[in-house]
Amino acid sequence: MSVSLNEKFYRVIANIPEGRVASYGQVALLAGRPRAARAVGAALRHVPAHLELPCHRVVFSDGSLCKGLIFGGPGIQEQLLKKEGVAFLPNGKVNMRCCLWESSGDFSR
DNA sequence: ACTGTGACTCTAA
DNA sequence: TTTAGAGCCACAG
Repeated sequence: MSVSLNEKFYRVIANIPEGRVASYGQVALLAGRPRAARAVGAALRHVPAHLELPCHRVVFSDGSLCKGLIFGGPGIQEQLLKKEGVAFLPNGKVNMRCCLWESSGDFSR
């Protein structure tokens, strides 16, 4: 099956469990392109809202969130993550230590 | 085929 | 610790 990497990124993100977060690099890695973190972000930017894609569970490798260029507005992503049980640090970043998604699936194909 | 753009990541200072 | 620069990949025009 030949699908655009872009679509593959969507699949990976769609598989992120609730209360868990993944970095862009993580998504790219699972998609088979460990260096395509930027492509992931660029792709998400074009994601239609009707796909139910949990893009709010995708954060930077350091646990920080996007600067406000998200679906509804600034702070929305943080609110959603907190609501799902994601632990946040006092500095406003996600606790990657405990909430980083440990995927063991095969999204590379 | 080439260039520009982007919600990225890493290393160095 | 924070800031700056370079590298990376996919997509659209």
